[in-house]
Amino acid sequence: MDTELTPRQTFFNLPPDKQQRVLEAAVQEFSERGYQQASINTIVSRLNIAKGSIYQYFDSKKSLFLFIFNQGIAMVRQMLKQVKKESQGEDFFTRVRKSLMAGVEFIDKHPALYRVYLRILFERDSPLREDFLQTIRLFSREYILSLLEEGQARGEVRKDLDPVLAVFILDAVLDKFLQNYALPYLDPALELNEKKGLEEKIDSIVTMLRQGFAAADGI
Amino acid sequence: MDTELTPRQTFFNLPPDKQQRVLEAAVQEFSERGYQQASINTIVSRLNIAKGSIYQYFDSKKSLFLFIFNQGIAMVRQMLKQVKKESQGEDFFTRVRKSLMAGVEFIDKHPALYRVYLRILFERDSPLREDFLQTIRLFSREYILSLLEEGQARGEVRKDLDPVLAVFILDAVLDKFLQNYALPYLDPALELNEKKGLEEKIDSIVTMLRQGFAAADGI
DNA sequence: TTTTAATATGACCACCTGGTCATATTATGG
DNA sequence: CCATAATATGACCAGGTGGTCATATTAAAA
Repeated sequence: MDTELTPRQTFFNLPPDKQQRVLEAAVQEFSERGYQQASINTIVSRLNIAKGSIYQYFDSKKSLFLFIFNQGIAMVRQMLKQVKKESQGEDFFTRVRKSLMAGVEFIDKHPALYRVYLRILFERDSPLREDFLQTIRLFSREYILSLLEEGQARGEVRKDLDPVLAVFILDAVLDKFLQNYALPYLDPALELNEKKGLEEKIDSIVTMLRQGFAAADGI
Repeated sequence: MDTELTPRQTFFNLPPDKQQRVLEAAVQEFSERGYQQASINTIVSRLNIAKGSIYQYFDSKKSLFLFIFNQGIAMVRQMLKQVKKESQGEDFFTRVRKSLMAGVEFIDKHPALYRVYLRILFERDSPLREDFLQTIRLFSREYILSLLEEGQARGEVRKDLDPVLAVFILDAVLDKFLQNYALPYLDPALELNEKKGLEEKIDSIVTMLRQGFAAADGI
């Protein structure tokens, strides 16, 4: 229970490229099998190192996992911060569109890392799972909320929307879109595995959210 | 590989209440631990029957799981069919609202079964997972699509919407809402664990989808 | 009651898991 | 070259898994 949550010094003494190889192999395994089913044996075997070695780097499977996941959270956080900064002053719906596209880009860069997140979402026994999810949820919601409030202040967004529910809808659509992008088999009809037409689909989705589903006169 | 996918005759010879007890215990275990981590040992131990017995009823863990999941799919299918029938002729947005409320009711009646579905969503190694998900996805999408098309024909829904993307948005919001209802810790701010105010929240969400996020003049 | 068929049982099997540790190998610095 | 510290190694451990099967128990038929 009182395992260290950070790698051991030995890990940091490793040549940087070996550090990276180790982390990549672990991310790969966690993304393929989830936390519980991920096998230390498989990881070390793929790395061609002895089993004992990985326990020189990390105290436990849990500690290895936590280090990876924390790194991932930090990366997402930084990414959102940058999108927000770069789009400052732009229209609300443009910012939503850009946030979605940034998410797509993130998954392109770190597909396995994103799949680890998807795994943990519904795996009851990942360590500190609820803490992690609340952390992610919290800053994801707060990010969207801040965009929304700026949009309302600028008069681009209806002011009578319940912020919690509006954020819920946006978050749901964004999150599901990225899930489908990462795992295209979830909804083959969307054809999100095809790069072509991706931006147009994002545009359409944001437009629908903007103007709603109800028929205006004569449409 | 060539295991039977149905229970053995012995299972059907069992008194109906024992059949149900066995299935309930299995659903419970699968919902708590997912497919791979679910333990036959735990199931038989909770049922106070010998391990060998459950292998008189089912050929394998896989066969037990498949039987349960197929049953669940059939139940959802029937539920949606009924909602569609009962709401025939009503306004599109009313039908969406009623579908969502039917989903909430379903989860109230079969919470563990719904959690099994959530587990399978992101567990790569559940048997026939992709087949199941495609089946579920397909009839879920087709259900929403049929409502949408009727709504467009009646002039209640914009006719310039891309059906695939419109269905995606509706499906995303409905699915996420039910996920959050089943697992309230996912987004505590929604307070979906409180029965009070649930209908109002559903109303608000449907209203937002209807009229969109963009500010009309003076709002 | 006797025979036969159906069902229940749990010790047992091979296999895999995360983790340990005494030992071997390599690097470092005097 | 030697001594010491750091790192790498893999046989080994206890504990869990899905699944089997000879045997015991119960039910049905004769």
